[in-house]
Order: sequence, then structure tokens, then C-alpha cells
Amino acid sequence: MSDTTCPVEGLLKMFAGKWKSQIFRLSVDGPLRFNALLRQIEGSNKQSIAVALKDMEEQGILEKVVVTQKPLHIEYNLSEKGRAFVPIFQQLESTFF
Amino acid sequence: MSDTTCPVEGLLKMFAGKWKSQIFRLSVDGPLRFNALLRQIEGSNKQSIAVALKDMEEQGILEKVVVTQKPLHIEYNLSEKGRAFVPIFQQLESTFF
DNA sequence: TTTGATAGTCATTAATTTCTGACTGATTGA
DNA sequence: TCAATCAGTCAGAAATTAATGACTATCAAA
Repeated sequence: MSDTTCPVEGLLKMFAGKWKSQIFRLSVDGPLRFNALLRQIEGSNKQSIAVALKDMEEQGILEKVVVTQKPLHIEYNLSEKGRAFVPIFQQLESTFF
Repeated sequence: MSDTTCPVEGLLKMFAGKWKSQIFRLSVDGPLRFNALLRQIEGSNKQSIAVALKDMEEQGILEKVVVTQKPLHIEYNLSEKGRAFVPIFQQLESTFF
């Protein structure tokens, strides 16, 4: 859309959508897996979770890793950039909630 | 919806919608007026601005003031709570943008 | 070898959000 | 007194987002 590099707008765009904040919160506790997320986040669905994961990956919040070991699966890990949000959200929490 | 007092979810809910972040940013510079906003925020419309202002007022970010002087008009001012967001967004800006 | 799990995609439908245009009613300046 | 400005509301249409269900393809265990 427009150019304006507004931090509020930027943040809002990054975590926009119904499921991203929940996915983010879960990602802080450890790597995520697609089907596990689907079970953990009640009311969610494949399509939306898939889109949210792809978005967050493209924004560099999550990193998709194909684990080529043992049972061969895919993991989504919180990136450095993603981790940098944590203290800000903590400050937010202590200020408003 | 659910109970979970998640700061990300909370923030997102507070600034949800197409126009709230722009309204917020403008409110930092001084009091807002309905028709002026409509002109300043290009692409916006009465209905959406009215709803956004009402929401932000209910969330305690803005305060509606009827100025019973001279030309008699209505102002929306950034509240204490609203102002508390400013340093957080600044931190956000310096970290990510 | 059949079953179940993982990790998705795709097209369609449903739900939610936003926009448009018409209207209201008070105030103010010419 | 007439026109314009301000600050909205409301119903319906349009646009955007999210959900459903069917389908694909790989892997592993029984």
C-alpha cells in the first residue's frame, strides 16, 4: 500500500490475521509442527494455519526447517527477528495488562 | 472470545481495523476532529472513521471532548493510556524499522 | 499391503469488514 | 434566510478474510 514506515502499522501487518498471535506465542516455547498446531489451536483450520505460517516465514519471524532425521518432519522455529519481539511484548504486558 | 490475556492479541485488538493506526499517529500531534480526519486520511470514509473513533474512545486510547466555546466543536484527544503506547512504538521502531 | 500420520494445495462457500450514498440535525457566516 | 460546515447514523453493496471439504504425496508401522 502506502510508503509510510509507521511502526504501529508495520507491527499490525506482521501479526495480522486471526491466528498469528497464537502461533507466535506457541513458537516462543519451542519448535512448531503443522499438525500439532492444528490440534493445539482450537477452532483453527489447515488452510488458515498454512497461510499464517507462510506469511510469518516470509516476514522472517519464523524459520521453516526440514528435519531430515529419524521420522523426517518439518519444524517452524522462532527466528532472531521473532525473538526480538519478546521483550517488547513483555513491556507491553507490564504496561497495559 | 477467549480469556487469554496475551499482550500481542490485546494490542492487535486495540488497533485492529484499517484506520486506527493512522488515527493514532495523527493523535500524537494534537487533537483530532472528525471532518479534518476524513480529509487527512485519504481513502477513508465517514462510517469507518466514526467506528474507529468510537472504538478507540471505548478502549480509552482517545478522549472525546465537546468544546463548548467559540465555534462549538468536538475534539478527540490522546489519553494518558494512549500516550503510554508512544515509547513502546518508538522502541519497536528502533528495533525493527 | 493397508492404515494412519504428516504436510500440505485448491476451489468454493461463508463470514466479516469496509465502503457508498442517502439522510439528519445543529451551528454559523453572508 | 440560504448555503455551507460539522458530526454523525443507517441500510445495503462490495471487498476482503477465513473456513470447508476434497484431494495429493510421502513416510512408517502393523
